[in-house]
Amino acid sequence: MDIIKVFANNVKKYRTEIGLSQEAFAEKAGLHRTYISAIEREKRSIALDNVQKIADALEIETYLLFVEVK
Amino acid sequence: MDIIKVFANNVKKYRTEIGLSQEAFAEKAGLHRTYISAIEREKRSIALDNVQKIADALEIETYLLFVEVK
DNA sequence: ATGTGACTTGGAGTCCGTG
DNA sequence: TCACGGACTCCAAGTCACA
Repeated sequence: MDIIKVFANNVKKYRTEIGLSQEAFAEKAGLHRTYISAIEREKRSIALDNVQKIADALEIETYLLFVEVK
Repeated sequence: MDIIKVFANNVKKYRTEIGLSQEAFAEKAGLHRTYISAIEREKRSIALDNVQKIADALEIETYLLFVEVK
């Protein structure tokens, strides 16, 4: 299974669960809105520091973003 | 806790557990020897595709690399 | 067998927009 | 609200020589 796919799905899942738009979430994470969009569309391989920023903004443990949900 | 630190520690931990040198491990992961060195010394913020390569070479689940061990 | 500085280049990440 | 594109900037990727 591709980690980028798992990551993308999880970001989308947790983001919608807390009811944030891509835009609002991007701002909370300190990242760009088009970047979040690209991530969820699996268009980019993201770096670790931003992985942490995203996990922080989602208010979850970092490793959860890599656990495949089926 | 810094994710890069956790990641670095875990790479080192799992790598030594299976008894591989940085050099042998780098080759198995398809990465450069000095690159592995830099990662374990927390000198680089690495991207997701390489995280997966490393997890594959360590023969562990990807998320384990982000679980903090104390 | 590993740490480290320096280097080039491809892609991560930003910012403008449109439908 | 989001997908997607073009044009950037800058840092991670990948490699080298040397300690």
